[in-house]
Amino acid sequence: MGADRKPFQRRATSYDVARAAGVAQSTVSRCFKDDSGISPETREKVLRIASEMGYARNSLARSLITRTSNMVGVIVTEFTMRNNPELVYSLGIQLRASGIGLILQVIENDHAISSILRQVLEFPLDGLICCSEMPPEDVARFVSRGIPLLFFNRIIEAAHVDCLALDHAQAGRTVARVLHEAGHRDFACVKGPEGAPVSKLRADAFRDTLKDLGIADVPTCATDFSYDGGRQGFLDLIRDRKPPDAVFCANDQLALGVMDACRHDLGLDVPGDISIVGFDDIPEAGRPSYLLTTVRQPIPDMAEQAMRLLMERIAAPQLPARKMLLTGELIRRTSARLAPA
Amino acid sequence: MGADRKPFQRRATSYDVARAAGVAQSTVSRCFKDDSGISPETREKVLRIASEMGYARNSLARSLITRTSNMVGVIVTEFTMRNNPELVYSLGIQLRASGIGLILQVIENDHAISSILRQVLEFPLDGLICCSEMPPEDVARFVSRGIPLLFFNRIIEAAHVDCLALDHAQAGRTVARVLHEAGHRDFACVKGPEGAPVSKLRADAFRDTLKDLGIADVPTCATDFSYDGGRQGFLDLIRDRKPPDAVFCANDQLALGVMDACRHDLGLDVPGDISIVGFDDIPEAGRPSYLLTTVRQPIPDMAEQAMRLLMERIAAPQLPARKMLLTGELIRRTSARLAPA
DNA sequence: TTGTACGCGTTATCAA
DNA sequence: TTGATAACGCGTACAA
Repeated sequence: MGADRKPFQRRATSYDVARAAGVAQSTVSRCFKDDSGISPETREKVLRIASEMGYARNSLARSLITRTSNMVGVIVTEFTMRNNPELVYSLGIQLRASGIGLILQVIENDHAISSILRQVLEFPLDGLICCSEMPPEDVARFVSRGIPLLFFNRIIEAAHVDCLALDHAQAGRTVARVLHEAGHRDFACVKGPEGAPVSKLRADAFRDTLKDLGIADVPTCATDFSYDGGRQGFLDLIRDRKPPDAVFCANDQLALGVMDACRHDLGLDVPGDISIVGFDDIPEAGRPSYLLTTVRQPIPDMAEQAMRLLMERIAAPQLPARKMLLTGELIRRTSARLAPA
Repeated sequence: MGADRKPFQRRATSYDVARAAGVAQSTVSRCFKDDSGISPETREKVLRIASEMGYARNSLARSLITRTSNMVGVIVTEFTMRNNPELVYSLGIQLRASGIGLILQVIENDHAISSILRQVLEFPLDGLICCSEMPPEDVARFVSRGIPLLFFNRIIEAAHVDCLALDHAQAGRTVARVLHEAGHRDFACVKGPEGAPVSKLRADAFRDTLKDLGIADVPTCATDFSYDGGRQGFLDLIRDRKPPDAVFCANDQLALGVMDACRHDLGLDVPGDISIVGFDDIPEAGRPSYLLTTVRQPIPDMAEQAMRLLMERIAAPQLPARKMLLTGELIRRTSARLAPA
């Protein structure tokens, strides 16, 4: 691929250690396993010599024969990586605690997944956590290889494939309802880019619920999933109309941008003039400058559940597909005027 | 390790494809290479059959024989992962652009590196980007294996080992100087945990420079590298004394916490009553609620340079060791009263 | 252009 | 308890 890169240097092999220790190569191999019947003296001698020679087993060769790479793949979109790194962090910690390696793939957005699939398929992963959409035919390729597959915040219907997600739609409905109950009638919605499934779920549920409540027109803008996107997007959205009295944003970064647009660009009081609700409950949302009312997505818990589901499937690949839907909690701070809980 | 995990299922091999196509296994192998002399008809037929069978090469086996795993390891501390995810993001993008995989290791802090070293050594990486300290004897193990090693924001002296870092000390001196020039005489410093090398470099340079300027007593607190740490740490620090008129924080998260402590807990005006300077220039620092004066650490650029250094060394492992020190830029916003530039 | 045969460094099997 | 030997799946000399 591209430049001609030098191979890694020769390192000591179990064969080298065996020769130095005057034993067979297979004996060396056994000394690095826990149980197998090796006399204490032999083991001690071999391990000592191995250590002196700087020998370390080659996990490539071992994986080849044991058919276990001890690696889990994690596919995340650029957005998750930048704005919700807690997920990768949590997964990293948990995998390490299980002694499993983490191969990270960052893709631009959900559509870009096909560009990395070949590379992912060529490495015999023990499992894959995918935080992106995936075409059914590609899902099938993993399944037919028997690679445990878990979708995070994406719902994919396929045999032997698990999903763990927040119930984004339900949360979107809740936000619409509580804002409406508090007397708001003039709404807007700022969502993420078209093709960001999570944003769509949240925003659609919000708008649909309002429609059921008799509010059909909800000015909406789609922008990139960022602070700047939210700030500029909202300003563009209300250029030709008067500001709404409540805005729902598909995530907290957008919401913080909208809030700053209101306060610093438009001179509006939040929540006096306008209520703002976000989604995720990122750390910044709770800080005194913002105190954003939002729906909490408990990422560390979700990461833990995801790991559990994946480990269970690795242990029992033939388990029926499981869908795990978590309920988001509305965190009431001061950025929105709400009826008492 | 731990639970008994089922191995991955059998997948089609080049041998299976060869038999189905009526050619030799080596022919199949050649069809997946770019150059090697294969007749167009054979290649087409083999690739078609391979595709039908869902065949994908096994990168484990290939790596074993080519002695190139096509994987780069990235070791980051928990702190980097949580508070400066831009680094992992940038590295992920760049590695993917080069067709190289990324094996991520998240460790608690710089001392925890020994706990993952065995696992890292067993996988024949093409290179390793380490954002943590590493004991010299462990550095030597990578070097003796010929694994290209690049330290990011850590300076390690070893033959054939590259380092890329911001000049934290110089930046710390600059901050001390500009604050002093602006007339501040009463300082405080909020730094990260003991054993966070970057924090130490920044804070020590700041304090040493002030000492040279005749200010020996700079109340300092060490706390965890976070917003909450900064906020609470600063409150604790000034419990028994009057607030200083300038605070230097070893990173932006701390600085934002200190700023909120000043404004929301202590009722101080920033920068009227107190100047605050941070470090990193994370996105939040530029937002209107904060407008933090800080030293920019150009993470995307640094990631790019790091990649370049590593790729060069992979191509030429015997290159002499290189140290690349970048100058941080002081970003003048409104959280600190400074003399005009 | 294609086939044969070997080796990468392990673990697993079987015999001793 | 240990040793010889066969896989694992691929890339690559060498021969045809």
